[in-house]
Amino acid sequence: MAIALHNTPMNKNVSAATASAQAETDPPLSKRELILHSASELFLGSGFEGTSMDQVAVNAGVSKQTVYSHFGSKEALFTAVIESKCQRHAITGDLFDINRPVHDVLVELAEHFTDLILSPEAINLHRICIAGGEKYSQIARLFWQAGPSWLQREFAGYLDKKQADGAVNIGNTLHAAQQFLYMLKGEAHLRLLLNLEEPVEKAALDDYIGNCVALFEKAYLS
Amino acid sequence: MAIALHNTPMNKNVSAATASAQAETDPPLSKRELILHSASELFLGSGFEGTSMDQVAVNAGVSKQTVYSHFGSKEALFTAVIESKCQRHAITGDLFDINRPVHDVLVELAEHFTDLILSPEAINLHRICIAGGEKYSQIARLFWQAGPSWLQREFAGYLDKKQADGAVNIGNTLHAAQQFLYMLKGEAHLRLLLNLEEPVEKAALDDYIGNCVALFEKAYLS
DNA sequence: ACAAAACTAGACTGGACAGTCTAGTATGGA
DNA sequence: TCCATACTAGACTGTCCAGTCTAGTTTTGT
Repeated sequence: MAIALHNTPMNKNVSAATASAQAETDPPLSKRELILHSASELFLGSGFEGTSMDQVAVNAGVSKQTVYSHFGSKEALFTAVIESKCQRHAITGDLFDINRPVHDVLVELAEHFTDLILSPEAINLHRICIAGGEKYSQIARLFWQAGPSWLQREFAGYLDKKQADGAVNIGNTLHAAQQFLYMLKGEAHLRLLLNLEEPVEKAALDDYIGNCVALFEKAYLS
Repeated sequence: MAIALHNTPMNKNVSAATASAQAETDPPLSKRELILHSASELFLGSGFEGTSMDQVAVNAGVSKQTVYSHFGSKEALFTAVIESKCQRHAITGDLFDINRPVHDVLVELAEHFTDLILSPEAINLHRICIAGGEKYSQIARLFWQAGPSWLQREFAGYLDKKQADGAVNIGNTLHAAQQFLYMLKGEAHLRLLLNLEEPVEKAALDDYIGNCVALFEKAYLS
């Protein structure tokens, strides 16, 4: 679940853990990684405008000049952060194993998918990509391709194969995949994006998810 | 369709149309309205941080001091703008007429709903409410109640009545309403929010909408 | 041991912008 | 006619911040 981190160590490691809460991890992080971590927290938490380069430097336990020598500008740093967050998700290919029964796949997909997209990190990333707007449209595109677009295709591919087996009966498998995924995303996701208190409770969410699987099966299972 | 404007004329009218593109409308707008219009454009187009009070003043054809005498601060102006945009939608109650057949209501709802939420103004409003984050959580709440929450309830209420008639067979009508609405929102909406080029084409969208109605009916119609 | 490269602390520049202040100009009611 | 209110133009203050510069310190490879 959550989102995998990009790892491109381009610099030697650094001896002392100068950073804030760097609790004796085995390989001490390079300055570059410290900065990237710090910037991730801040950008995802407060957005692009809401984060200053001084904060990034202090939070990383590093001088401002060092930040600029690793990442030429605020925009470059921002882009690097978002790219690092957009690395492929943990929903791996073995979920869509052609040999598994449709029901099992739907249930597991529904659970993993909701776990993934409701995680605070994913919500923040989503928020940032939406707020980007005109500027940084390439960031939104990155997110789009690594996230929604990729999963839809994977799922639709699975449905195609099951259709060939005669296990399901679907007019347009891509549409079906979209219907299922967007239906699941629904309420809980929007509430988190909007930062409403009263998020959907776990029990209610599970109930809703169950209903979605049932709806899908009733309409599309052969 | 789109979103209705708030009208609270609290000031006398003004003789000349000082504003930018004020094409000879019948009742000349009060300064307050000019400012509100100007601020709407700018806030919705460039966000809160991306808009300066000087821009608002110039764009409204009004002095900065006048802006401040009508709206005490930038935040107050922002709140006023969002509130004015969150006035009830044009999806009116007569859509959910208990005497109409379910199929007709679904089709009409689907069309009006997608029209509404895909309009540039609605997309911008949505974007702003999401970007708000911690701050302005009351704005997100406003949007939530006037928008998604309200429509869900209306639709679920209609389904309840149809259930009593025996026209549909649904376990949880609120969940069903959510499923239908979020499914419809899906792809096209997300692409616009993310500002991707290649929006969904009209024909593809209509096709998708048709599939959603069909899915819903196959699973829930008695 | 030495030089190059990485890093630090902090001062500094320049621009953007919220909000205030001043001084003066229309306007409309009493 | 006079006064209060709304308005205008624009200067001004204080703050925040991206990005640069300086001068000195540490690290690292050879």
